[in-house]
Amino acid sequence: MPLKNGAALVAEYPKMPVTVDCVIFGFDDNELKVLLIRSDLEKYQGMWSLLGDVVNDTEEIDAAAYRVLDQRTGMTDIYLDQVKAFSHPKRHPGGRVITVAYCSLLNIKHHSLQITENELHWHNVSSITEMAFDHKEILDTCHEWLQKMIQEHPLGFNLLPDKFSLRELQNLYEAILGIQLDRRNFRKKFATMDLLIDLDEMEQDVPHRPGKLYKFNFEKYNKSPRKWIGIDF
Amino acid sequence: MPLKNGAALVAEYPKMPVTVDCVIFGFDDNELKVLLIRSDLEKYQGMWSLLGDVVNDTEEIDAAAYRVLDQRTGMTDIYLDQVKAFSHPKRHPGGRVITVAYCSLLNIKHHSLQITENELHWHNVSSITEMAFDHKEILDTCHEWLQKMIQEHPLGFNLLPDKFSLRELQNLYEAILGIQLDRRNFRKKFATMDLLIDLDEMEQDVPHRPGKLYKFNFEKYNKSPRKWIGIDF
DNA sequence: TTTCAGTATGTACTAAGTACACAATTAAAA
DNA sequence: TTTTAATTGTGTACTTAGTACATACTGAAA
Repeated sequence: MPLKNGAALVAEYPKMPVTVDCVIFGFDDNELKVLLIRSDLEKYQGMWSLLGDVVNDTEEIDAAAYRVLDQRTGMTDIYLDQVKAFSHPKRHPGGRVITVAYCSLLNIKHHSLQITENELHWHNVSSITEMAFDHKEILDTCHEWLQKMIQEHPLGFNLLPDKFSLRELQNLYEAILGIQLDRRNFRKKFATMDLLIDLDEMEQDVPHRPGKLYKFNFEKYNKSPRKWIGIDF
Repeated sequence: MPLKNGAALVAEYPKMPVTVDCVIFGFDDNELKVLLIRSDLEKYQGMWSLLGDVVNDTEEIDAAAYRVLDQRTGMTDIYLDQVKAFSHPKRHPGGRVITVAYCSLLNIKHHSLQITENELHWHNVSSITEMAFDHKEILDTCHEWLQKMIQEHPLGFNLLPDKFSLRELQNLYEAILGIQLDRRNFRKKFATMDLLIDLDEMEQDVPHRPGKLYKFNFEKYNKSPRKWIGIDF
C-alpha cells in the first residue's frame, strides 16, 4: 500500500461552505421562545431565519457558534451544545452549504436585546409555521433535543430567573414538553431530588398568595455522581 | 435592509472539505469490537484509522456515510446514526477538514469481511490506545454515545446473532457498559419488558447446560408507544 | 368578611428496582 | 456410572420511586 501525502490528498477533496445555525431558546410569559431574525435573502424575503454565520477557515465550529451567539446577543457565558449537521444539497438556494445546528438557552430577562439588527426578536415556538431554508426542520430537531435534555440535565434553570418559584419551574417544563404535569407530584419529585435551595423569600407582585423562591444547587449537582444505568425502552 | 442574492452570497463563503468517519461496532467473544483500517498517510504510518471518505459535492452526508459502510463492508441494511461533527483546524495534517462521525452496529458473524483492503479487521475496543488523526477521540465519543443508546433503544440486538441466549445479551450489555450486572435482575428486567420471543430452542455446543434462545420482538416494540417523560438528573 | 387564585402538604396504592439463595440441567471428568 | 463443574432458571422480601387524588392555608382584592 503506497503511503500518501496529506496535503496532496486534501487538495483533491471537494470543498464546500460550512455554516453554524444557533437555536437560541428563551422562556417568558409561560411560553417557550426562540430568537429569530428576518432573512436577508431575496428568495426568503419576509421569512424568519435562525442566527447563523459561516465557519471561517481556521475556526472550530464550536467557536463559530459562540461567536454568533456573542455577536447577535452579546452573551458569552451560556450553555451551547452541538445538535446535528444538516446537509441536503439544495437546502441553501445559493448552492451547497452544510450547516451545523447549535442549541443555546438563555434568560430573556438577562438580555435586553440591545442589538436588534434584522428585526431580531423573540418568537413563540408554538406559533412558528414556516421559516427560511430548512430552519423549521432544524428548529424542530432542536426542540426535540431540548425536550430530552431538560429531563436528564438541569438545563431548564438557564431559562429561568436566578430566583424562581416551583410554579415557574413547572410552567417551564410544561411549556417545553407540551404536556400537563400533576403539581403535587412535580413538587415531590424536586423535593426528593433535594437540589433546590429554599431562599426563604417570597414572590412579589403576584395577584394571589406568593410562593416560595428557590435557586438550583449547581454545586451539589456537580458533586453528585450520575447514576447512568437504567435499561429502559 | 438590502436583500441579497443567494448564489452571490455563497460564492463568497470560505470553502473546506467535509468527510464522514464511520465507527462500526461489532461484538464477538464477549468483547466489543470496532472495524479499523491501516492509515495510508505518511504521517500516520502504521496507525489505525476509522473508515472514512470525503462528502461529494451534491451528496447528503448521511448518504456518504452509508456509501462508506457499503464500500467497506458490503452491508446495506444496517443502523447508522450521526453522532457529532469534529472540526479542530489541525485535526487533519493535510489541511482543514471537517468530519462528521457516524456510528453503526453490525453482526460480525453476518459479515465475513470479504473486503480486507488496508488490513481492515476487527479490533477490541478496550485495547485501542492510539489512532491516526483525532480518531481516538471520535471513537471514545461514539462509545459513550453507544453506552447511552443501548440503554434507551434496542440497538444491541443488531450486534447479536438472530437467535441469542439471555447470557449473550447480558454479556453484550456488560461489555459495552463496562460493568457487572446481576443476572437475575437482568433477566427479570427483560422478562417484564416482554419484548423477547422465546424460540423454544436451546443453545448448541456449549460445555454446560444450554440456555434458551430468543429473538427480539421488533414488531411489538415498534407498535408500543414510548413513554418518554421522566425528569431525572 | 368573603371570595378568588394559587400555594402547601399527605396518604394510599401501584410499579419498578435491588439484594440475595437454591434447585435443575447438561457436559465432561473421574 | 457417578461425580463434579459450570451455568441455567426461578422466587421472595425489601426498598424506592411513581401515580392518583383532596383538603387546608395564605394573601390580595372585591
